[in-house]
Amino acid sequence: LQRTKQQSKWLFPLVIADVALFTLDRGSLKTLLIQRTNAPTGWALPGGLLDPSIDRSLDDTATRVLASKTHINLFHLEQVIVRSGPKRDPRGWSISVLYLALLPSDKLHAVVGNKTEAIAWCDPEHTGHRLVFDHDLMLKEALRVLRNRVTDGALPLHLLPLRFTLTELQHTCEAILKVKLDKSAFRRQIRNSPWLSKVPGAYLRGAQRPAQLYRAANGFNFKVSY
Amino acid sequence: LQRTKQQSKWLFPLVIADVALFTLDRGSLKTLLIQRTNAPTGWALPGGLLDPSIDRSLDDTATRVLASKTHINLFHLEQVIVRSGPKRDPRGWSISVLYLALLPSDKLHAVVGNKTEAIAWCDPEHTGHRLVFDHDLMLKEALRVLRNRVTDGALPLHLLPLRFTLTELQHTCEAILKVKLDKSAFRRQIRNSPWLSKVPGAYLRGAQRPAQLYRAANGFNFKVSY
DNA sequence: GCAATAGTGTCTATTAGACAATATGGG
DNA sequence: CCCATATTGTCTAATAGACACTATTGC
Repeated sequence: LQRTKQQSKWLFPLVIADVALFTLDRGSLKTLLIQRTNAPTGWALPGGLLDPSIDRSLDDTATRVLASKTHINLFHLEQVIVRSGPKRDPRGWSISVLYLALLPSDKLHAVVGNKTEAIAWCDPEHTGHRLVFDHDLMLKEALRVLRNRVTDGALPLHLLPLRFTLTELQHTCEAILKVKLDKSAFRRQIRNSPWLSKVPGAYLRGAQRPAQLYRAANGFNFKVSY
Repeated sequence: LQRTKQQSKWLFPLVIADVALFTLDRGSLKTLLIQRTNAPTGWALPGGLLDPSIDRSLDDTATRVLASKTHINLFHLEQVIVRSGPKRDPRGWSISVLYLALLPSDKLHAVVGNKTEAIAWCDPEHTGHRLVFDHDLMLKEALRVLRNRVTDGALPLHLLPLRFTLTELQHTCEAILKVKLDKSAFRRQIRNSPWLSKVPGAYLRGAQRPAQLYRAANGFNFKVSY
Protein backbone atom coordinates (compact mmCIF):
# COMPACT_ATOMS: atom_id res chain seq x y z
CA LEU A 1 0.00 0.00 0.00
CA GLN A 2 1.25 3.43 -0.91
CA ARG A 3 1.08 6.03 1.79
CA THR A 4 1.21 9.76 1.37
CA LYS A 5 1.16 12.57 3.85
CA GLN A 6 -2.29 13.48 2.60
CA GLN A 7 -3.51 10.23 4.04
CA SER A 8 -2.04 10.90 7.41
CA LYS A 9 -5.43 11.51 8.99
CA TRP A 10 -6.42 8.07 7.87
CA LEU A 11 -3.16 6.35 8.57
CA PHE A 12 -2.46 7.80 11.98
CA PRO A 13 -5.23 7.14 14.43
CA LEU A 14 -6.39 9.59 17.05
CA VAL A 15 -4.85 8.62 20.38
CA ILE A 16 -7.07 9.43 23.33
CA ALA A 17 -7.11 9.03 27.10
CA ASP A 18 -10.57 8.85 28.64
CA VAL A 19 -11.21 8.85 32.36
CA ALA A 20 -13.97 7.37 34.48
CA LEU A 21 -13.73 9.48 37.64
CA PHE A 22 -15.64 8.24 40.64
CA THR A 23 -16.34 9.85 43.96
CA LEU A 24 -18.74 9.55 46.87
CA ASP A 25 -21.46 12.16 47.18
CA ARG A 26 -23.27 11.88 50.50
CA GLY A 27 -22.82 8.15 50.57
CA SER A 28 -23.59 7.44 46.92
CA LEU A 29 -21.14 6.53 44.22
CA LYS A 30 -21.06 9.07 41.43
CA THR A 31 -19.18 9.46 38.18
CA LEU A 32 -18.20 12.63 36.34
CA LEU A 33 -19.74 13.29 32.93
CA ILE A 34 -19.19 16.31 30.72
CA GLN A 35 -21.32 17.81 28.00
CA ARG A 36 -19.17 18.23 24.92
CA THR A 37 -19.23 21.58 23.17
CA ASN A 38 -17.34 20.29 20.12
CA ALA A 39 -18.77 17.74 17.72
CA PRO A 40 -19.83 15.15 18.42
CA THR A 41 -21.89 17.02 21.00
CA GLY A 42 -23.51 15.19 23.84
CA TRP A 43 -22.56 13.69 27.17
CA ALA A 44 -19.30 11.80 27.51
CA LEU A 45 -16.61 10.71 29.90
CA PRO A 46 -13.91 13.35 30.27
CA GLY A 47 -11.09 12.67 27.86
CA GLY A 48 -8.59 14.23 25.54
CA LEU A 49 -6.03 13.73 22.84
CA LEU A 50 -2.46 12.70 23.46
CA ASP A 51 -0.03 15.54 22.94
CA PRO A 52 3.38 13.97 22.33
CA SER A 53 5.07 17.34 22.75
CA ILE A 54 3.88 17.52 26.37
CA ASP A 55 3.02 14.06 27.61
CA ARG A 56 5.75 11.65 28.66
CA SER A 57 3.26 8.81 28.50
CA LEU A 58 -0.43 8.25 27.90
CA ASP A 59 -0.84 8.00 31.66
CA ASP A 60 0.38 11.60 31.69
CA THR A 61 -2.31 12.47 29.18
CA ALA A 62 -4.94 11.08 31.50
CA THR A 63 -3.53 13.01 34.45
CA ARG A 64 -3.34 16.19 32.41
CA VAL A 65 -6.88 15.85 31.05
CA LEU A 66 -8.24 15.22 34.49
CA ALA A 67 -6.33 18.08 36.08
CA SER A 68 -7.81 20.42 33.49
CA LYS A 69 -11.31 19.29 34.49
CA THR A 70 -10.88 19.00 38.22
CA HIS A 71 -8.00 21.35 39.08
CA ILE A 72 -6.74 18.60 41.35
CA ASN A 73 -3.79 16.31 40.93
CA LEU A 74 -5.42 12.97 41.27
CA PHE A 75 -4.02 9.88 42.82
CA HIS A 76 -4.78 6.43 41.61
CA LEU A 77 -5.05 6.40 37.86
CA GLU A 78 -5.40 2.88 36.56
CA GLN A 79 -5.73 1.51 33.04
CA VAL A 80 -8.99 -0.31 32.44
CA ILE A 81 -9.45 -1.17 28.76
CA VAL A 82 -8.42 -0.13 25.27
CA ARG A 83 -11.08 0.54 22.67
CA SER A 84 -10.19 1.16 19.04
CA GLY A 85 -11.48 1.12 15.51
CA PRO A 86 -12.46 3.25 12.53
CA LYS A 87 -16.05 3.92 13.55
CA ARG A 88 -16.18 4.54 17.27
CA ASP A 89 -15.17 8.20 16.81
CA PRO A 90 -16.69 10.07 13.83
CA ARG A 91 -13.44 12.01 13.38
CA GLY A 92 -11.66 8.87 12.20
CA TRP A 93 -9.71 5.80 13.22
CA SER A 94 -9.15 6.15 16.95
CA ILE A 95 -7.61 4.34 19.85
CA SER A 96 -8.72 5.25 23.34
CA VAL A 97 -7.33 4.06 26.64
CA LEU A 98 -9.80 4.22 29.50
CA TYR A 99 -8.52 5.09 32.97
CA LEU A 100 -10.18 4.63 36.31
CA ALA A 101 -9.69 7.51 38.76
CA LEU A 102 -10.93 8.14 42.27
CA LEU A 103 -11.63 11.48 43.93
CA PRO A 104 -11.71 11.77 47.74
CA SER A 105 -15.18 12.77 48.81
CA ASP A 106 -13.97 15.86 50.63
CA LYS A 107 -12.54 17.19 47.36
CA LEU A 108 -15.85 16.82 45.56
CA HIS A 109 -16.65 20.52 45.51
CA ALA A 110 -13.28 21.45 44.02
CA VAL A 111 -14.47 20.04 40.73
CA VAL A 112 -16.12 22.59 38.47
CA GLY A 113 -16.70 22.81 34.76
CA ASN A 114 -15.06 25.44 32.61
CA LYS A 115 -17.02 28.00 30.63
CA THR A 116 -17.57 25.80 27.64
CA GLU A 117 -18.49 22.54 29.29
CA ALA A 118 -21.30 21.47 31.55
CA ILE A 119 -20.44 18.79 34.07
CA ALA A 120 -22.60 16.45 36.07
CA TRP A 121 -22.10 13.87 38.79
CA CYS A 122 -24.25 10.91 37.85
CA ASP A 123 -25.20 7.54 39.21
CA PRO A 124 -22.88 5.31 37.18
CA GLU A 125 -25.60 2.70 36.70
CA HIS A 126 -28.28 5.15 35.58
CA THR A 127 -26.65 8.22 34.15
CA GLY A 128 -29.83 9.52 32.54
CA HIS A 129 -27.88 10.23 29.37
CA ARG A 130 -26.88 8.23 26.35
CA LEU A 131 -23.16 8.77 26.06
CA VAL A 132 -21.38 9.50 22.81
CA PHE A 133 -18.68 7.27 21.29
CA ASP A 134 -18.61 3.93 23.10
CA HIS A 135 -18.53 5.57 26.49
CA ASP A 136 -21.59 3.75 27.82
CA LEU A 137 -19.67 0.53 27.45
CA MET A 138 -16.52 2.09 28.89
CA LEU A 139 -18.34 3.31 31.97
CA LYS A 140 -19.83 -0.12 32.54
CA GLU A 141 -16.38 -1.64 32.29
CA ALA A 142 -14.87 0.89 34.69
CA LEU A 143 -17.57 0.14 37.24
CA ARG A 144 -16.87 -3.57 36.92
CA VAL A 145 -13.14 -3.06 37.53
CA LEU A 146 -13.83 -0.73 40.45
CA ARG A 147 -16.03 -3.33 42.10
CA ASN A 148 -13.50 -6.08 41.58
CA ARG A 149 -10.89 -3.98 43.31
CA VAL A 150 -12.93 -3.39 46.45
CA THR A 151 -12.11 -6.83 47.76
CA ASP A 152 -8.50 -5.68 48.05
CA GLY A 153 -9.64 -3.32 50.75
CA ALA A 154 -7.03 -0.79 49.75
CA LEU A 155 -8.79 0.93 46.90
CA PRO A 156 -11.67 2.54 48.82
CA LEU A 157 -9.10 4.55 50.77
CA HIS A 158 -8.76 6.73 47.71
CA LEU A 159 -12.37 7.86 48.09
CA LEU A 160 -12.14 8.82 51.74
CA PRO A 161 -10.72 11.88 53.47
CA LEU A 162 -7.35 11.62 55.20
CA ARG A 163 -9.01 10.50 58.42
CA PHE A 164 -12.04 8.27 58.55
CA THR A 165 -13.80 5.75 60.76
CA LEU A 166 -14.24 2.07 60.06
CA THR A 167 -17.95 2.63 59.65
CA GLU A 168 -17.26 5.21 56.95
CA LEU A 169 -14.96 2.74 55.22
CA GLN A 170 -17.66 0.09 55.37
CA HIS A 171 -20.26 2.47 53.96
CA THR A 172 -17.86 3.32 51.14
CA CYS A 173 -17.51 -0.33 50.22
CA GLU A 174 -21.26 -0.76 50.40
CA ALA A 175 -21.83 2.23 48.12
CA ILE A 176 -19.44 0.81 45.53
CA LEU A 177 -20.78 -2.71 45.64
CA LYS A 178 -24.42 -1.79 46.22
CA VAL A 179 -24.74 -4.49 48.87
CA LYS A 180 -25.07 -4.46 52.64
CA LEU A 181 -22.09 -5.82 54.54
CA ASP A 182 -22.03 -7.31 58.00
CA LYS A 183 -20.22 -5.06 60.45
CA SER A 184 -18.51 -7.82 62.35
CA ALA A 185 -17.38 -9.72 59.29
CA PHE A 186 -16.20 -6.52 57.61
CA ARG A 187 -14.04 -5.53 60.55
CA ARG A 188 -12.63 -9.03 60.85
CA GLN A 189 -11.55 -8.92 57.23
CA ILE A 190 -9.81 -5.56 57.33
CA ARG A 191 -8.36 -6.05 60.81
CA ASN A 192 -5.04 -7.27 59.47
CA SER A 193 -4.89 -4.99 56.45
CA PRO A 194 -1.42 -3.47 56.20
CA TRP A 195 -2.97 -0.31 54.74
CA LEU A 196 -4.90 0.82 57.80
CA SER A 197 -3.47 2.68 60.80
CA LYS A 198 -5.21 3.98 63.88
CA VAL A 199 -4.67 7.66 64.57
CA PRO A 200 -3.88 7.45 68.28
CA GLY A 201 -6.17 9.53 70.42
CA ALA A 202 -8.19 10.81 67.46
CA TYR A 203 -11.90 10.16 67.58
CA LEU A 204 -14.99 11.23 65.74
CA ARG A 205 -17.46 12.42 68.36
CA GLY A 206 -21.22 12.66 68.18
CA ALA A 207 -24.24 11.83 70.26
CA GLN A 208 -22.86 8.34 70.79
CA ARG A 209 -19.74 6.42 71.62
CA PRO A 210 -16.77 8.06 69.86
CA ALA A 211 -15.35 6.29 66.84
CA GLN A 212 -11.65 5.65 66.40
CA LEU A 213 -10.22 7.51 63.42
CA TYR A 214 -7.99 5.70 60.95
CA ARG A 215 -5.71 6.78 58.12
CA ALA A 216 -3.96 5.11 55.23
CA ALA A 217 -0.81 3.50 56.60
CA ASN A 218 2.72 4.62 55.90
CA GLY A 219 3.80 3.02 52.67
CA PHE A 220 0.36 3.32 51.14
CA ASN A 221 1.18 5.80 48.43
CA PHE A 222 -2.24 6.00 46.87
CA LYS A 223 -1.09 4.01 43.89
CA VAL A 224 -2.56 0.68 43.06
CA SER A 225 -0.66 -2.28 44.42
CA TYR A 226 -0.85 -5.68 42.84
CA LEU B 1 2.10 24.98 19.30
CA GLN B 2 2.28 25.05 15.54
CA ARG B 3 2.06 21.73 13.83
CA THR B 4 3.09 20.88 10.32
CA LYS B 5 2.99 17.72 8.32
CA GLN B 6 6.75 17.56 8.57
CA GLN B 7 6.33 16.97 12.25
CA SER B 8 3.91 14.14 11.76
CA LYS B 9 6.43 11.54 12.82
CA TRP B 10 6.75 13.40 16.06
CA LEU B 11 3.13 14.25 16.52
CA PHE B 12 1.62 10.91 15.63
CA PRO B 13 2.95 8.13 17.78
CA LEU B 14 3.65 4.63 16.56
CA VAL B 15 0.74 2.40 17.53
CA ILE B 16 1.79 -1.16 18.26
CA ALA B 17 0.25 -4.41 19.40
CA ASP B 18 2.65 -6.75 21.21
CA VAL B 19 1.78 -10.29 22.22
CA ALA B 20 2.96 -12.51 25.04
CA LEU B 21 2.14 -15.96 23.69
CA PHE B 22 2.29 -18.83 26.17
CA THR B 23 2.10 -22.55 25.67
CA LEU B 24 2.97 -25.76 27.47
CA ASP B 25 5.99 -27.65 26.23
CA ARG B 26 6.20 -31.08 27.87
CA GLY B 27 4.71 -29.78 31.07
CA SER B 28 6.60 -26.50 31.25
CA LEU B 29 5.24 -23.06 30.57
CA LYS B 30 7.00 -21.36 27.66
CA THR B 31 6.70 -18.01 25.94
CA LEU B 32 7.45 -17.12 22.32
CA LEU B 33 10.31 -14.71 21.64
CA ILE B 34 11.54 -13.54 18.25
CA GLN B 35 14.89 -12.20 17.17
CA ARG B 36 14.30 -8.94 15.34
CA THR B 37 16.02 -8.49 11.99
CA ASN B 38 15.17 -4.78 11.79
CA ALA B 39 16.60 -2.20 14.14
CA PRO B 40 16.53 -2.27 17.03
CA THR B 41 17.86 -5.80 16.67
CA GLY B 42 17.66 -8.25 19.53
CA TRP B 43 15.09 -10.49 21.19
CA ALA B 44 11.58 -9.22 21.70
CA LEU B 45 7.98 -10.23 22.12
CA PRO B 46 6.23 -10.66 18.78
CA GLY B 47 4.49 -7.46 17.79
CA GLY B 48 3.67 -5.15 14.96
CA LEU B 49 2.30 -1.82 13.89
CA LEU B 50 -1.36 -1.01 13.56
CA ASP B 51 -2.49 -0.78 9.95
CA PRO B 52 -5.70 1.26 9.93
CA SER B 53 -6.38 0.26 6.35
CA ILE B 54 -6.67 -3.39 7.38
CA ASP B 55 -7.38 -3.62 11.08
CA ARG B 56 -10.87 -2.98 12.39
CA SER B 57 -9.44 -2.64 15.89
CA LEU B 58 -6.14 -2.97 17.69
CA ASP B 59 -7.30 -6.39 18.84
CA ASP B 60 -7.35 -7.25 15.13
CA THR B 61 -3.77 -6.05 14.88
CA ALA B 62 -2.75 -8.44 17.62
CA THR B 63 -4.58 -11.32 15.96
CA ARG B 64 -3.04 -10.47 12.60
CA VAL B 65 0.48 -10.16 13.98
CA LEU B 66 0.18 -13.43 15.78
CA ALA B 67 -1.30 -15.25 12.81
CA SER B 68 1.67 -14.10 10.73
CA LYS B 69 4.03 -15.63 13.30
CA THR B 70 2.15 -18.79 14.17
CA HIS B 71 -0.04 -19.52 11.13
CA ILE B 72 -2.81 -20.27 13.58
CA ASN B 73 -5.91 -18.30 14.42
CA LEU B 74 -5.57 -17.99 18.11
CA PHE B 75 -8.28 -17.96 20.68
CA HIS B 76 -8.12 -15.98 23.85
CA LEU B 77 -6.45 -12.66 23.19
CA GLU B 78 -6.66 -10.43 26.23
CA GLN B 79 -5.41 -6.92 26.87
CA VAL B 80 -2.83 -6.72 29.62
CA ILE B 81 -1.26 -3.26 29.81
CA VAL B 82 -0.52 -0.16 27.77
CA ARG B 83 3.01 1.20 27.66
CA SER B 84 3.80 4.50 26.01
CA GLY B 85 6.28 7.33 25.82
CA PRO B 86 8.89 9.04 23.67
CA LYS B 87 11.83 6.86 24.68
CA ARG B 88 10.70 3.26 24.92
CA ASP B 89 11.03 2.79 21.14
CA PRO B 90 14.05 4.41 19.44
CA ARG B 91 11.95 5.12 16.37
CA GLY B 92 9.93 7.74 18.24
CA TRP B 93 6.94 8.37 20.47
CA SER B 94 5.12 5.06 20.70
CA ILE B 95 2.13 3.48 22.32
CA SER B 96 2.04 -0.28 22.65
CA VAL B 97 -0.81 -2.47 23.88
CA LEU B 98 0.32 -5.79 25.25
CA TYR B 99 -1.89 -8.83 24.68
CA LEU B 100 -1.88 -12.18 26.43
CA ALA B 101 -2.42 -15.19 24.15
CA LEU B 102 -2.49 -18.92 24.78
CA LEU B 103 -1.56 -21.70 22.39
CA PRO B 104 -2.87 -25.24 22.95
CA SER B 105 0.04 -27.53 23.60
CA ASP B 106 -0.84 -29.85 20.72
CA LYS B 107 -0.45 -26.93 18.32
CA LEU B 108 3.05 -26.14 19.53
CA HIS B 109 4.84 -27.54 16.51
CA ALA B 110 2.70 -25.54 14.07
CA VAL B 111 4.60 -22.43 15.12
CA VAL B 112 7.64 -21.72 13.00
CA GLY B 113 9.63 -18.60 12.26
CA ASN B 114 9.77 -17.02 8.84
CA LYS B 115 12.98 -16.71 6.88
CA THR B 116 14.04 -13.48 8.46
CA GLU B 117 13.28 -14.15 12.07
CA ALA B 118 14.55 -16.62 14.58
CA ILE B 119 12.07 -17.75 17.19
CA ALA B 120 12.53 -19.39 20.54
CA TRP B 121 10.29 -20.86 23.20
CA CYS B 122 11.68 -19.65 26.51
CA ASP B 123 11.03 -20.05 30.18
CA PRO B 124 9.15 -16.83 30.89
CA GLU B 125 10.95 -16.33 34.18
CA HIS B 126 14.42 -16.90 32.77
CA THR B 127 14.44 -16.13 29.09
CA GLY B 128 18.21 -16.03 28.82
CA HIS B 129 17.95 -12.84 26.78
CA ARG B 130 17.66 -9.18 27.59
CA LEU B 131 14.65 -8.04 25.60
CA VAL B 132 14.56 -4.82 23.60
CA PHE B 133 12.13 -1.95 24.25
CA ASP B 134 10.41 -2.45 27.60
CA HIS B 135 9.52 -6.03 26.79
CA ASP B 136 11.15 -7.51 29.88
CA LEU B 137 8.69 -5.56 31.97
CA MET B 138 5.84 -6.47 29.65
CA LEU B 139 6.59 -10.16 29.88
CA LYS B 140 6.68 -9.98 33.64
CA GLU B 141 3.32 -8.26 33.63
CA ALA B 142 1.80 -10.83 31.27
CA LEU B 143 2.96 -13.65 33.51
CA ARG B 144 1.42 -11.95 36.50
CA VAL B 145 -1.93 -11.60 34.74
CA LEU B 146 -1.79 -15.19 33.52
CA ARG B 147 -1.25 -16.46 37.04
CA ASN B 148 -4.05 -14.35 38.43
CA ARG B 149 -6.41 -15.85 35.89
CA VAL B 150 -5.67 -19.46 36.80
CA THR B 151 -7.91 -19.24 39.84
CA ASP B 152 -10.86 -18.86 37.46
CA GLY B 153 -10.20 -22.40 36.33
CA ALA B 154 -11.38 -21.58 32.84
CA LEU B 155 -8.23 -20.10 31.41
CA PRO B 156 -5.99 -23.18 31.45
CA LEU B 157 -8.42 -24.86 29.06
CA HIS B 158 -6.90 -22.72 26.33
CA LEU B 159 -3.58 -24.46 26.80
CA LEU B 160 -4.90 -28.02 26.60
CA PRO B 161 -5.93 -30.17 23.65
CA LEU B 162 -9.62 -30.70 22.97
CA ARG B 163 -9.68 -33.70 25.27
CA PHE B 164 -7.75 -33.94 28.47
CA THR B 165 -7.78 -35.61 31.87
CA LEU B 166 -8.20 -33.89 35.20
CA THR B 167 -4.62 -34.77 36.05
CA GLU B 168 -3.44 -32.99 32.92
CA LEU B 169 -5.51 -29.96 33.87
CA GLN B 170 -3.96 -29.99 37.31
CA HIS B 171 -0.45 -30.26 35.91
CA THR B 172 -1.21 -27.31 33.63
CA CYS B 173 -2.23 -25.17 36.57
CA GLU B 174 0.87 -26.27 38.44
CA ALA B 175 3.10 -25.36 35.51
CA ILE B 176 1.60 -21.89 35.32
CA LEU B 177 1.73 -21.21 39.03
CA LYS B 178 4.96 -23.11 39.74
CA VAL B 179 3.43 -24.66 42.84
CA LYS B 180 2.27 -28.16 43.70
CA LEU B 181 -1.45 -28.55 44.17
CA ASP B 182 -3.27 -31.15 46.24
CA LYS B 183 -5.09 -33.60 44.03
CA SER B 184 -8.15 -33.91 46.21
CA ALA B 185 -8.54 -30.20 46.85
CA PHE B 186 -8.00 -29.42 43.17
CA ARG B 187 -10.73 -31.76 42.04
CA ARG B 188 -13.10 -30.47 44.68
CA GLN B 189 -12.63 -26.94 43.43
CA ILE B 190 -13.23 -27.64 39.77
CA ARG B 191 -15.98 -30.19 40.35
CA ASN B 192 -18.72 -27.63 39.90
CA SER B 193 -17.03 -25.61 37.17
CA PRO B 194 -19.53 -24.89 34.41
CA TRP B 195 -16.72 -25.07 31.87
CA LEU B 196 -15.87 -28.76 32.24
CA SER B 197 -17.75 -31.65 30.64
CA LYS B 198 -17.03 -35.35 30.80
CA VAL B 199 -16.71 -37.03 27.44
CA PRO B 200 -18.90 -40.09 28.09
CA GLY B 201 -17.12 -43.35 27.54
CA ALA B 202 -13.84 -41.70 26.58
CA TYR B 203 -10.83 -42.67 28.64
CA LEU B 204 -7.10 -42.27 28.49
CA ARG B 205 -5.61 -45.71 28.95
CA GLY B 206 -2.22 -46.74 30.19
CA ALA B 207 -0.64 -49.22 32.55
CA GLN B 208 -3.07 -48.17 35.23
CA ARG B 209 -6.66 -47.34 35.91
CA PRO B 210 -8.06 -45.41 32.89
CA ALA B 211 -8.62 -41.68 33.30
CA GLN B 212 -11.88 -40.02 32.35
CA LEU B 213 -11.45 -37.56 29.47
CA TYR B 214 -12.97 -34.08 29.71
CA ARG B 215 -13.56 -31.25 27.27
CA ALA B 216 -14.48 -27.58 27.48
CA ALA B 217 -18.21 -27.38 28.00
CA ASN B 218 -20.73 -26.13 25.47
CA GLY B 219 -20.90 -22.38 25.80
CA PHE B 220 -17.22 -22.08 26.57
CA ASN B 221 -16.16 -20.21 23.46
CA PHE B 222 -12.52 -19.87 24.29
CA LYS B 223 -12.95 -16.20 25.01
CA VAL B 224 -12.29 -14.77 28.40
CA SER B 225 -15.35 -14.44 30.60
CA TYR B 226 -15.53 -11.96 33.39
C1' DG C 1 -31.53 6.59 82.21
C1' DC C 2 -32.05 6.64 77.14
C1' DA C 3 -30.82 6.95 72.36
C1' DA C 4 -27.48 6.01 69.15
C1' DT C 5 -23.68 4.23 67.26
C1' DA C 6 -18.97 1.83 68.24
C1' DG C 7 -16.89 -2.22 68.91
C1' DT C 8 -16.64 -7.36 70.30
C1' DG C 9 -18.15 -12.14 70.93
C1' DT C 10 -20.33 -16.46 69.62
C1' DC C 11 -22.41 -20.04 67.16
C1' DT C 12 -22.70 -22.60 62.91
C1' DA C 13 -22.13 -23.73 58.07
C1' DT C 14 -18.87 -23.79 54.62
C1' DT C 15 -14.40 -24.23 52.77
C1' DA C 16 -9.31 -25.40 52.37
C1' DG C 17 -5.29 -28.32 53.41
C1' DA C 18 -3.29 -32.56 54.44
C1' DC C 19 -3.41 -37.16 54.04
C1' DA C 20 -5.43 -41.74 53.66
C1' DA C 21 -8.08 -45.18 51.47
C1' DT C 22 -10.10 -47.39 47.68
C1' DA C 23 -10.72 -48.47 42.52
C1' DT C 24 -9.33 -50.22 38.16
C1' DG C 25 -6.83 -51.09 34.52
C1' DG C 26 -2.22 -53.47 32.36
C1' DG C 27 1.19 -56.68 32.85
C1' DC D 1 -0.81 -60.88 42.25
C1' DC D 2 1.71 -56.27 41.69
C1' DC D 3 2.31 -51.68 39.95
C1' DA D 4 0.83 -47.33 38.79
C1' DT D 5 -2.26 -43.88 38.55
C1' DA D 6 -7.40 -42.46 39.04
C1' DT D 7 -10.78 -41.26 42.07
C1' DT D 8 -12.99 -40.68 46.47
C1' DG D 9 -13.23 -40.12 51.53
C1' DT D 10 -12.04 -38.21 56.07
C1' DC D 11 -10.27 -35.46 59.59
C1' DT D 12 -9.09 -30.91 61.08
C1' DA D 13 -8.11 -26.01 60.88
C1' DA D 14 -9.38 -21.83 59.10
C1' DT D 15 -12.89 -18.83 57.35
C1' DA D 16 -17.40 -16.57 56.44
C1' DG D 17 -22.24 -15.32 57.58
C1' DA D 18 -25.68 -14.25 60.77
C1' DC D 19 -26.79 -12.43 64.88
C1' DA D 20 -26.35 -11.04 69.63
C1' DC D 21 -24.03 -8.75 73.06
C1' DT D 22 -21.37 -5.14 75.46
C1' DA D 23 -19.25 -0.26 75.55
C1' DT D 24 -19.21 4.65 75.60
C1' DT D 25 -20.56 8.91 74.59
C1' DG D 26 -24.27 13.21 74.53
C1' DC D 27 -28.31 14.62 76.23
